[in-house]
Amino acid sequence: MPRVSAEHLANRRRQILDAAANCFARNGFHRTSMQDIVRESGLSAGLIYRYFTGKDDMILAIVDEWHTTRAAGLEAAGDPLDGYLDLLRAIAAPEADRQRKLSMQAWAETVREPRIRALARQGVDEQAAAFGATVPDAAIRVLVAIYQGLLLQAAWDDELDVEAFVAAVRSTAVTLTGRAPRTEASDVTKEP
Amino acid sequence: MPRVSAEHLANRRRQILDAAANCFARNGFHRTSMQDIVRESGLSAGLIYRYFTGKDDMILAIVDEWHTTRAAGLEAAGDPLDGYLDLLRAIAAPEADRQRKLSMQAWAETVREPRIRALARQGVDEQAAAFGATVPDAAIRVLVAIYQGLLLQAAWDDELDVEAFVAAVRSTAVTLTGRAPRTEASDVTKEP
Amino acid sequence: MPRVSAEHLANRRRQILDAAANCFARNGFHRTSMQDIVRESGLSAGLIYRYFTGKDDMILAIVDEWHTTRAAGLEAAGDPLDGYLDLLRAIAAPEADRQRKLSMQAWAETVREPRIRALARQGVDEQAAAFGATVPDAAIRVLVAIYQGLLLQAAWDDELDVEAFVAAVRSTAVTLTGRAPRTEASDVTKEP
Amino acid sequence: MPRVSAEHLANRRRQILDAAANCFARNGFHRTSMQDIVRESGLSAGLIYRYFTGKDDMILAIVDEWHTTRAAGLEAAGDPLDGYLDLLRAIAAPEADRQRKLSMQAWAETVREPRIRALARQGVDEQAAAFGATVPDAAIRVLVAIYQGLLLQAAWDDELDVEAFVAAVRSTAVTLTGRAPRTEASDVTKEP
DNA sequence: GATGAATGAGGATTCATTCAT
DNA sequence: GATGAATGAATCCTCATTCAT
Repeated sequence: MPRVSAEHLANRRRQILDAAANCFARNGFHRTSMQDIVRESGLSAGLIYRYFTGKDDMILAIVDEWHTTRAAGLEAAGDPLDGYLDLLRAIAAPEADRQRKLSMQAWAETVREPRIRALARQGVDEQAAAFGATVPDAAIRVLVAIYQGLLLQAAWDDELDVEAFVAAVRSTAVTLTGRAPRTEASDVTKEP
Repeated sequence: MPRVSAEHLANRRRQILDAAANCFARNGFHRTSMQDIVRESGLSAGLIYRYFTGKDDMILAIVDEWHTTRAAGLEAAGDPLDGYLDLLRAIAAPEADRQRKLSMQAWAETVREPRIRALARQGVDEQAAAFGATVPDAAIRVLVAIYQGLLLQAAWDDELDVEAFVAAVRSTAVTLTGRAPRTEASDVTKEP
Repeated sequence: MPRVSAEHLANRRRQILDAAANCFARNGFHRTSMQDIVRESGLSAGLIYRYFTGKDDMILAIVDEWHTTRAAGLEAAGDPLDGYLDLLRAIAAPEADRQRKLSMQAWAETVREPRIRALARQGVDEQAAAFGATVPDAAIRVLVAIYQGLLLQAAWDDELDVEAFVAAVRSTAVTLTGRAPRTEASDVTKEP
Repeated sequence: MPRVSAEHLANRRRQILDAAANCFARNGFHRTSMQDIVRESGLSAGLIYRYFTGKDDMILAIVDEWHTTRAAGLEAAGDPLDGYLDLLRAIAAPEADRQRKLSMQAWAETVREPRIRALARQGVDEQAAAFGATVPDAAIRVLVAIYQGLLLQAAWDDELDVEAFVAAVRSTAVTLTGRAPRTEASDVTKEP
């Protein structure tokens, strides 16, 4: 089955990364064996090593991908405050369950893996950049902290009242940043 | 009548837990082997198993101990808001380095270990209880989130401007809780 | 009627064998992976398996080829003693580096591969045959031993004084075989 | 079973090294799996790694031990020429079968393992030192070569006429070294 | 009580070989 | 013919845990 399309390669990579992310979210990086990933992906052990040099490489790829995704999301949002509040809702949404668990694992890895720590710090810096120089650094860091803490709390508690949380943040955020969010109304609206 | 005093037993336990905490903070739970802890503690493998049933047991003991310590600190503080702000400064202090790393590890474990997850949630609830029923739940959760995020950011960045961060939080906290902290002045004061 | 010429096939075989020999000499048979040979040859894995049934087959082919080459050289030389001394110089020459390393690998394989052991023994016998029945078997075996030992020593020591070695052997060989080499002078002459 | 005597440790090491040497001689270094050694030794995998860092470490230990043994034997012999001839007989004896096979394996390793190559060269140098400065270097190297070649030939041929070989070497050796061996008679004597 | 030697299952990774394209 | 993606058994090694001394 040689001479395979670039698309095929990309799909395979996706398939592996997806399987790995599922396993990692379920059991953590270190409780996940390569065999688990092999099983989950439906591929063979050998093939996986043609795409990644090892487990650490896969971890880094997953963290990196998430970093990129989030940065893109941030940039896409017009207003930084709106973008931030959207980010809050997104990370607390039920669909983000896997991502929350992965983030928690990644944070634990920052202790021993400089590249992951670098990405983590970069994430904070990029949020700061999104707000621009007018907002004080400390204020931004508080907002990022809120995001991080929300991620944890949503991971631990399915029934967390996200809208109330976000509403509480909004007033705070306005004070901290000196900016006003797009619309008050939209925030209050619950999902149908 | 035991051969050795209860105090001796407690000291041994302390010694083991301390060695384990050092290793865990340095390399994470899963990159730490029991042999590492044996070495660090200066005790023998067999002895350690007379105090703990295994590695998971030690992890739980460490997390539990920290939970208790923090809860005690919270209770000791007279005013809940003052207590909270002190907690922020404490967790961001250089001396708390080991604790920050341990917390990050513990958070990662919440994914797979219900007892650790339970402790994590309990931590949030206790903070809420400290503030009492007058402060809305969402507001308290935001404050806890800030604490959690600060822990992460301080772990990643030695040069984080903690006082500026705390100052930013205070104004926010006043809004959120409808309370005023004891003294404004004390917060601004840098350590000598 | 084959699609490709017999010459083409022979060239391919040569190409593969050369690549394999390079790898084997560099890292030994067992530290060389098929992938290494694939890389070195510039061909594909699948193609290599159309020429050889596997790694062992290639090892055998290389050993066999060397055996044939040496036997031919021996036959080409007119006088057996001259031929022998030429062989000594040849195996100790810098250009023979790869061959020395391959021979050492082959010798190690004689332990577990009867066909290679058979070739090794045959090499000794052929040398005996070259000298003819007049020279005692033990004497010939001593000469062969010297050849073998020189191969090793030249492999381990770039600066081995080959001419002095050969000179020492010549006097010995004359005694052992009861024959005189062609010319004393030629042996002393260094390469320009 | 803690606090074990130094003797116990030495015996264990011996046990492992013996098992490994058996396996290595039987199948070569690289066809021998650690599991083979585990089986042959009757110990567990984990224990073996308390004595050796890995397979390479065991190989080196075996080569090193042989090097030491042979050097000691050389020193023990009074007359260097007698010592040398004894060495020849010893390496060609049926009991030396395992050692011959190990040496052949070790020689193959000289290609990729500098420490083994160093030991190999050292072996040649020590033989030279045993003869002293009076005998020309080239002559000694020829004698060493004969030893090496005899090792190979005895490994390949059970029925090699060792006494005839040694007898042929003796006359040669006398010429080469300008020395006379202790007794002619003893050399001719066959083992009963 | 205390030790640390011993276990052996489990983990990550490699690699000879095949075969669909 | 030629390719190289895919396989999966086999390998080396680690490590939590036990238990004889």
